[in-house]
Amino acid sequence: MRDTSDETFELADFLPYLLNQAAEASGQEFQTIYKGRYGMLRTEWRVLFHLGIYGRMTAKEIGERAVIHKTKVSRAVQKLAARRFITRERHAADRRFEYLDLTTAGRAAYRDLHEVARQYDARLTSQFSDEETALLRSMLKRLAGGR
Amino acid sequence: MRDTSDETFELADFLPYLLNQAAEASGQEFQTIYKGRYGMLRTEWRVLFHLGIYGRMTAKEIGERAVIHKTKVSRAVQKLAARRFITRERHAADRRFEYLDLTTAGRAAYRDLHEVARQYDARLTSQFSDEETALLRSMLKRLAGGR
DNA sequence: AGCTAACAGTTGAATTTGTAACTAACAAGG
DNA sequence: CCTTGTTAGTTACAAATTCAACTGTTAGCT
Repeated sequence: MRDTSDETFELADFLPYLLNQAAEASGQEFQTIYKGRYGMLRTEWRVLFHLGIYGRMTAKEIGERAVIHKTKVSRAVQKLAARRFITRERHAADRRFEYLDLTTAGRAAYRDLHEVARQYDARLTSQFSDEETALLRSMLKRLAGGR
Repeated sequence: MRDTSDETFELADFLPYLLNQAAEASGQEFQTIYKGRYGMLRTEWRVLFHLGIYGRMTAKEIGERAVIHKTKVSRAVQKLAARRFITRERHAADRRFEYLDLTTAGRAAYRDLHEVARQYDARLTSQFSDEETALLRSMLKRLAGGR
């Protein structure tokens, strides 16, 4: 039984582990803001952002773009609608689809959180050079894409 | 009311979001292996790896190193002990501490998963140059460190 | 029209996680 | 010794997530 393992391969070098640690650490502070300010869960601010950035769309589209399971999206939509952050409207021609839109309150919350996110992102990346940051983003996108 | 937002700042550029997408996508395949092969949860393979790499230690030390809450560690330790992957031994001098060790079966599972992780990591990073990969890891470590 | 399959979204039960309170063990000052 | 405080780890309960089955709707075939 040959030992093929590279002695230098540690847990802290395992990319999925590292990515997870970085994601959790970097998301922590932002979480306290959207949770504290609006009582939102992660899926909820994501749905909010999707509607704020891309405009009217269905739950299915959001789930596909963000790779979130439909039951999670469904429950996030219910909470956001209950809090009057979004409206739901059945598509007349095909009543299976439900189009989601931000209300005025939802748009205000989105703008607020978007600005927080922008500043927070700027602070996170300020420790790196622009080239490093650009490379990081492109590598992460490749890893996220799974293609 | 001035609009301070940079029009190009999208959800897909927000670092915590990107990190999360990359972490989830990259962890997916490895998850099916440790889950399918050993019925383990994420915290469980992490505990297993900590003991495999660093040797005998307490639940508290594992929690500190991996930034996992003590209740999660506690439950992972219980499951791993129930499956005879680890042994638990009270420290004689201070009976609050409990030292954890891998059993033979635990060591075998660790070696197996370690090798899978090593190969998987190599495959993930093969799409980047060595310099890019090194930079990615160092940036992720900085982001994870929270310092 | 009538049947079957596919689709968008929802719901319920089981699993997992988070929060807070808890037990057991030790330490240090009086 | 005997409080008071701290520490390692556990447990109970609530909240969130997952998985599978479900409803209502449309499309395509015959």
